[in-house]
Amino acid sequence: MTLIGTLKTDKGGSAVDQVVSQMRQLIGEKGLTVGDQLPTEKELCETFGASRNTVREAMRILKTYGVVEVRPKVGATIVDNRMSSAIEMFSFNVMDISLETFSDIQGFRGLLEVSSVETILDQITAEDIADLRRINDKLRDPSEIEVAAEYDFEFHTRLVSVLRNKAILDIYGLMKPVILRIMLNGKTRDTFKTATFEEHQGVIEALEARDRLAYQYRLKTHLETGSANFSMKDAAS
Amino acid sequence: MTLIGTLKTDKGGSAVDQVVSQMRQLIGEKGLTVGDQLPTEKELCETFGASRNTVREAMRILKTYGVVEVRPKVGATIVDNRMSSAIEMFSFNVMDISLETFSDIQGFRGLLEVSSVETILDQITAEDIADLRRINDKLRDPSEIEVAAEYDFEFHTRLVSVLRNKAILDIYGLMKPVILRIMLNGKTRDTFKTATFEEHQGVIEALEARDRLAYQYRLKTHLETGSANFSMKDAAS
DNA sequence: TGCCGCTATTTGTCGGACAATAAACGGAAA
DNA sequence: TTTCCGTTTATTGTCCGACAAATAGCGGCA
Repeated sequence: MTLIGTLKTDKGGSAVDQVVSQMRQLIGEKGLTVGDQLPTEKELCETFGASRNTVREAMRILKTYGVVEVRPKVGATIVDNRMSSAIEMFSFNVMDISLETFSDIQGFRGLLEVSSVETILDQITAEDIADLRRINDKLRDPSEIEVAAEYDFEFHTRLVSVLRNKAILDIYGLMKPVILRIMLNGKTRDTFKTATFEEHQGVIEALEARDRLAYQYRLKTHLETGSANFSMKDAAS
Repeated sequence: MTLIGTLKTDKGGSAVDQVVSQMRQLIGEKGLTVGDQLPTEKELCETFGASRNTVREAMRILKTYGVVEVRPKVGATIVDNRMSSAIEMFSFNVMDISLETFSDIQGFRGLLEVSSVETILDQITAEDIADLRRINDKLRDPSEIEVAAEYDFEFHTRLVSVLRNKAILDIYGLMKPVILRIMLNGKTRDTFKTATFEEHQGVIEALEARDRLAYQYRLKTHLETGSANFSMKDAAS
């Protein structure tokens, strides 16, 4: 019956693995690239001699890899979101935030936000600054401290987005849970309302003035403020 | 019982996505860790109120992520192969690296290696420099071009390791397959042997002299050299 | 006690069915 | 003719039931 099943190409693990392999081959042979459409599930079933369940599980792997995107009725399109997918997978279980991890992350943030000053000043637009201002304004009226931390994170994310680099933005998003906990560290609702807001404001002004040194100094100070009282606290979950 | 299945319908996309989310939650609540077993598919179906196909597709995602391993009759065991899964995902040879991914990665590398000059000059030791020199020397006698690219990557990894930041180092390692392909782009074995070697040598000398500007200029030029002939070439595999 | 085969349970694959979705088509109105 | 709207239809999403394959665990036997 399933003749194709018998001439299975590779040493073949499961049927699903074989279909994945065959799909890779198909894409390669047809020279399909980003933006192109894959055959429908039914066609793939017939081509590979596999059931629809098997094809779907194979397709699910490609989706998880971030190389295809499937929309109902439209079908599977080849994309390249492997970077985001790879990062997504690392957000899977809550990483244990050791002190080491903590300072690593803060160092990373410093690199992304402070050291990138040249690129940021080079690329930033009036719209970026307006966004930053709008986001920061939300800090003045936070209902809860967790919401304030979200705004704080949103501010920094928006800042990093000025780099116009999806990979970096993805990585920043990956660190969100850790960063949020860093932000909440030793702060009260009022801290966000006053100190954090003012520090952000200073950063924005430095950006507007294209003042490289002021930007770096203020942002660095701002990040260090957040780190200040971490070492003593580590009880979390 | 299956309350979770109903009240957890946080518009969370497809049923499969919801099951994935619920499984993550289950793992977190039960405090399951590497080596522990997940419930059987049937139990998961009952717990989440989903069909077996849906549960299987969700499980397939976790398998692709490298967080579970499934054996017939034994069931699903929690593992942590996320790193190798991520690598696997990037070596998905099916298509060429998209131009967007490419420039994102190069931009990221610039940030990690070039913009971090302050930290690097601050932290670098004689041992680091000796290592860099030793690694670069290997470029002079490459047996194959792939080996040369490995040495090239090793050089840059060693450079990034000067930051003493495990998070950054992990992410750099994650991008290895992509970076390797970037490095191989439009190069011959002799290119590594001469041009790449010389460029690295220049970087090392700038590091030794603690010459910030020379370091940044040379490394930036070096990275751009790799980018130069990307856009025109796309025939691969 | 140790080996071997049997059984039962669980995963792997298959086929069919229906719902949900959205593109494609066709008809009616301006 | 063009435009808008409802219908049709093809495709993905989910569910169900069945059987095959694999294997852990049990029991029988030497």
